[in-house]
Amino acid sequence: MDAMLDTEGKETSATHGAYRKLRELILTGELPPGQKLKIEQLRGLLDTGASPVREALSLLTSDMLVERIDQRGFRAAPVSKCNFEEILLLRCNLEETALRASITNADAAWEDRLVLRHHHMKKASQNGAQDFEDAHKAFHMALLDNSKLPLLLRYCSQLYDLNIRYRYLAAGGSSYKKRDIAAEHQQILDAALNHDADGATRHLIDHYRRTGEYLSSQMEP
Amino acid sequence: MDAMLDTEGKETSATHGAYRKLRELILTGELPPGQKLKIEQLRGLLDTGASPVREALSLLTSDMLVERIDQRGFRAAPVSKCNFEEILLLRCNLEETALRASITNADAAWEDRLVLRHHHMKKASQNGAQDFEDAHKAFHMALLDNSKLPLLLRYCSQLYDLNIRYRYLAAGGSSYKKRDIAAEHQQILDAALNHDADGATRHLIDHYRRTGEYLSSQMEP
DNA sequence: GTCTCCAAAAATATCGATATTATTTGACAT
DNA sequence: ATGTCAAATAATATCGATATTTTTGGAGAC
Repeated sequence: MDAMLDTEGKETSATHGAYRKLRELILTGELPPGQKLKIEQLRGLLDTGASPVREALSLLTSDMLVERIDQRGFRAAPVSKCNFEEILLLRCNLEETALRASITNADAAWEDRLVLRHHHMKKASQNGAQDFEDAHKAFHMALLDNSKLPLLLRYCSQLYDLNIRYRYLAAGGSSYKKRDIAAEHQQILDAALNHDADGATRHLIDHYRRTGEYLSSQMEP
Repeated sequence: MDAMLDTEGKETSATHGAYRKLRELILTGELPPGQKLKIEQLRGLLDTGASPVREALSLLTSDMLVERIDQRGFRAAPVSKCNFEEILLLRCNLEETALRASITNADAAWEDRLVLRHHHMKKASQNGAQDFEDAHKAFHMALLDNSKLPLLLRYCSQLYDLNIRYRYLAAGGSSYKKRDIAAEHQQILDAALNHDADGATRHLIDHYRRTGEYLSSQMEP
């Protein structure tokens, strides 16, 4: 259709492209919680047709980032302290399960992956915030992915994204850097490499609870 | 458009109707695992347009009942013993969390709901299998829904559906009736009404494990 | 006989237009 | 003034048609 300028060359389907962009806009808060998402408006914003936009919104519904109101369109999922606390609770529960399973299955290849992801994350912390966000998620997911439990990983990934949204909303996405998060990551990594399941899960959960308390204190009731 | 014959009168949007029907077809195994889901074919089967079918398939993707292969359409999600065992594991974990929270929040209204759902389930066991299925799910979800944790409930509901699919696939949906399932339900109900969190979760998990072992034994490696 | 490559067929993804449904606006009666 | 109802407006949901991509099938070369 267009001149097929594959300078970017990565997006195959319009639906998938719209999905990625919309997801980003909602996660970062550029499309604020509760906002009505009109098809026409988004069609312009993402310059594509109405069908891809609709499908992207349907997909985001599964990620719980968009709500569909039957016959009345879509809107960005609302936020609440209650919702945030549930996310925190579930993350602690599910990530503990996944991390323990990962350590049970530990092998050299996994340890290599961990070390590598950790290194990349440290390097990325000097680059832009977006680079760090990506590397941070990659490190956390690497901790879990040796569990070989795809459904569980999917849930963890979903909850991770829901959580990061609250970080962006509370403080523009950089507040958590002020704590000494590097040390916390190092502790988790070391425990995992030592196959110390109890220690690793304790550090991981502390890591989440600490961030959680800070964010929770910043929100209205 | 049509003569709007609202004899049925419940389905508002074509998308939602297609979603419900497709979901049913996949859960019961009428559309077997791994099967290619061609738009045209479904368009005929559900007699509606291509757009509602497409959106319904997108929604089912979130339920993990349909897989989307980029640019290559959709297919019914595959099954495997591995996948089944993960579902069982996660259900035990998540439903325990939810049930304990429900009991923590226990009040008279919840207990009434439980008794009622249990009664309806017993009554429905004399009706058709579909009626019983619905009542069975309603009872199990009632056990959990006093947790007031909507995300958790959503995951439990999803996993419940994924599990029931295996029941249909393994034995046409009626095999589990041969065990004395009524007694097991009664035990769970009684423990819940007594606010006995340990007993209730133990009975619930045994209930799942027993069904799980039976189904697992019926599957190829 | 097998492999490669190209053309034909089928299926998907996307667009533009239309019908349907919700929302707003303003006139009228109280 | 205020509340209610109806027409106008806007937005969603759906359809039919087209462009793109994948898959199929078969002709020719080695």
